[in-house]
Amino acid sequence: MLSIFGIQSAFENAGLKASEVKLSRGETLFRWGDPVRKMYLVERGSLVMVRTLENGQELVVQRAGPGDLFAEASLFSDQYYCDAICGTAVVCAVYDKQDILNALTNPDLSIPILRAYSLQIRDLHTQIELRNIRRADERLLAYFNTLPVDDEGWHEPEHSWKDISRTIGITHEACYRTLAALERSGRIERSGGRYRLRNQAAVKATR
Amino acid sequence: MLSIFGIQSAFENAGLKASEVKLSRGETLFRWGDPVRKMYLVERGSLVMVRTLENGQELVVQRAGPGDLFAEASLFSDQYYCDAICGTAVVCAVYDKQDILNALTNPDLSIPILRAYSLQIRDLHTQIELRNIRRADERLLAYFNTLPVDDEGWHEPEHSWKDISRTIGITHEACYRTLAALERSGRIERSGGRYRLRNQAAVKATR
DNA sequence: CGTCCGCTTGACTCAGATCAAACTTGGTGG
DNA sequence: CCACCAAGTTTGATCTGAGTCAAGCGGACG
Repeated sequence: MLSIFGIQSAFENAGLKASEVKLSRGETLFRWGDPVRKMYLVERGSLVMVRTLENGQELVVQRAGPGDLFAEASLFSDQYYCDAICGTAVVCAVYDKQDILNALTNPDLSIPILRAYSLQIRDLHTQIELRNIRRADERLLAYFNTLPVDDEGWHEPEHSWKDISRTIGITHEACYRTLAALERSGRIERSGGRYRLRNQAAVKATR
Repeated sequence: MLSIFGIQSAFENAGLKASEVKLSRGETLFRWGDPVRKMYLVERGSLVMVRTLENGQELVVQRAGPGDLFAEASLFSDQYYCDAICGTAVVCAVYDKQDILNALTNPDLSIPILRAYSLQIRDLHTQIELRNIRRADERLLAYFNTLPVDDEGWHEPEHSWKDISRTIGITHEACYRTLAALERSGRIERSGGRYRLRNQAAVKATR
């Protein structure tokens, strides 16, 4: 999830032209094995990168929202190594991969992308770190600590809890149960969809 | 783990000068919060990036060996967000971070780094994917499938099993037990430290 | 208005964590 | 060359937290 506003303007400054694609919920942007010819910048909606294992388990590898460059790691790949599925209706700006590769000699493009990759790597490290926390409650709290809060400490959830549970690697049932338990024990506070940590009761993760 | 031989030569081609640092097992190359001034290219030995949570749990975020650019994601950070600990005696080539940043306008440097970042992102996705496999035996087999094999399908372990268990997120006891079970049930074969999958009995992961 | 999906809670089960103890191996130093 | 130490490896017994299956509610959207 390259949430770098700089990317879009960097693309423009580098003289790259975008077309647009619109998809509705459940449609696929690309599939495993498809040749990589385009790069997608999400403008509206949210997409997930999914790998389906042989035993049918579905693995969400990445999630992208508005402003994110999607499947950025495929820029140097010939094929996609996962499926891209729309979680909602989606609008993407579409750039030609080869155009981008050609334009990389321009530092005004390559450096923002490098910076974005670097952030992405850090995010992924954070995610892996989260997975090393075994207890669901501690993992969830650690996840909350990676998210932005407003002045009063409130979190505005950007994804459904079901999505979040997949992101942090627990079942949605366990997630809801854990949320309830955290609230019962006064470690978090919920109101109107938002939620807030109380008395810094958290195992902190990176960030 | 940027296992790109290209990196070192790209650094040289870009006119970057390296000094050298030697450390022995257990020493730290840098710690959480240290300012990022240098970049390290591992020449010999192996290093781990570790985050220590407040509850004392140690999390191995990354592991690097010869040829890897270490903590590459910190290139655009001011501070390190983890500790770097030598798993063995280590020799690193040391480059100045600012020199690298200045040289990024040179596409002969920026493109190899971009490519390496991109691979790194894919590796991390693979790791996260692994973590989504719940059963220890399937996770271990999936891990094996991400590793290179020789002509006859043998794996030459590069890390101790204890390290591997940490990498894939199970305890070392569970790891040894699972290995034993896999061998008993004939799904893997072990001999002289090496091991090999039998009859493709595996849940495949990315790669 | 009906269907889909996210949300929520309960009961049960089991895989893997934890604690514990012993053995092997490799390296260090006297 | 051997004693010793540290770390990895191996196996057992026990326990618990999260997965699984199941079922019901309510809001959103077409």
